[in-house]
Amino acid sequence: MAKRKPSGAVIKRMPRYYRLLNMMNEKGIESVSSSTLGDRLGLTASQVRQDFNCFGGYGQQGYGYNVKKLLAELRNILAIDREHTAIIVGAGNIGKAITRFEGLAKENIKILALFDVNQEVIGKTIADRPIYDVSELATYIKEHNVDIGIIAARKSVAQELADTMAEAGIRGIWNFAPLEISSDVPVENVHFVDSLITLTYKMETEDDNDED
Amino acid sequence: MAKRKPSGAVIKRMPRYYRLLNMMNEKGIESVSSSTLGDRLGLTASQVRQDFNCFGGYGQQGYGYNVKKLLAELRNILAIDREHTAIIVGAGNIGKAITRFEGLAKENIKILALFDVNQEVIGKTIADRPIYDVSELATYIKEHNVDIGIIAARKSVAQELADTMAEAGIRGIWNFAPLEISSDVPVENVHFVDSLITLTYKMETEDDNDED
DNA sequence: TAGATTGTTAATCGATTAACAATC
DNA sequence: TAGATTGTTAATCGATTAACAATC
Repeated sequence: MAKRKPSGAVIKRMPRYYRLLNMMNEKGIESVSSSTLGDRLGLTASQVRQDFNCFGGYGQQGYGYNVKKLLAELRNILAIDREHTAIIVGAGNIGKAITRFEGLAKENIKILALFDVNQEVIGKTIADRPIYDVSELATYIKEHNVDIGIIAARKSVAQELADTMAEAGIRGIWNFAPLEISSDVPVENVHFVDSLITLTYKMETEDDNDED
Repeated sequence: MAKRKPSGAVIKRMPRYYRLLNMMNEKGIESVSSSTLGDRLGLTASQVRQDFNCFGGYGQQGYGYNVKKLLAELRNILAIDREHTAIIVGAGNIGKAITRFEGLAKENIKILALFDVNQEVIGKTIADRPIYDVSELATYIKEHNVDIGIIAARKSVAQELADTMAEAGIRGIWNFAPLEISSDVPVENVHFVDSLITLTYKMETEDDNDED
């Protein structure tokens, strides 16, 4: 019985809870309190409880949260208990790294194929996934019912690719190109250069080091 | 003359302004108003002006902001007008992709070397950067005055690596391992699986599509 | 000058924190 | 039962938005 509609800030915290709970589960921890969870993630116990209560009451007074049960709830909320298929456009450094990264399979993401413009790589495979000509992109998406389109191409073609994908029926876009994509379907960006620049900012702005 | 101390939310927006301004500059656009900037990034004009005024008054009434001047200010604020040196721990898929990615050089980030535990890659190079044994990490950092430590290794060793780096005098950590790193130096995380999971959440939660 | 757009103060909105009754 | 910890309401805090005088 969800109460407040989860805000963007809440949603961004869910994967962090999920990651932490997974580690706790691997260590054999059976239950955890909101205050422990908060301590580990730099949040207040109150905030942790508020966050979970956006989706439902998963805890138990005097006991806390059952790790396995909460994990199952989070998997369901985050939709990673179901399989999602994906294709990657761009078989360069980033496309290759994503394809070879085993972590995606753990979250039920299945990479089906890659697409590129470079004739030298078209026809080859990366980690057993075929690389097709990008001209076949729309047809492939329609025929294979692809859920997620991953953009690992140059920024000059990224918006155009997003449009093609959305039109072909893709349901979400994961964008690695350094620009703002606009689309009717949900878009998540991995702007890692932004992240690095944020780091240099922090490094040069440090005044009060909070020792830990 | 800075007014309000920039909050985390403000800082996260600065690289987005920087990216957009760069594109505008490449297109030869000379000046831009806060409302145009806001439109392109999904922010209000008010917010854009508030953001910049955390750092200083870079605009001009009746004219807006000079693109080149604002870019220079942002480069200075974000500290990317100065060179930063970096090393990468982990010469796997992610380490390789970062090393080969040309975008970092544009922001004055210079990757000096990589480190790994795998004897088969130690001694080889990636894009002309040497791969050393991770046992030499602390010595190398001390001798070469490295600014940034990039963690592209397994999560089980990530915290330990961060500790070693910080102790050896690194000034900031860019972490790709899927866990929360704690350190005395600033840490920026690229949790791209979190991002993907956020996408699957959004995909399955879509109720009102806001057409654009 | 008239028009445009900033810098900045005040108002609003939303998110975080505190508090506590409910209950395991 | 006593202790612990949740779910939830109310209070606080901070960030976003609105408004407008200043000025190019």
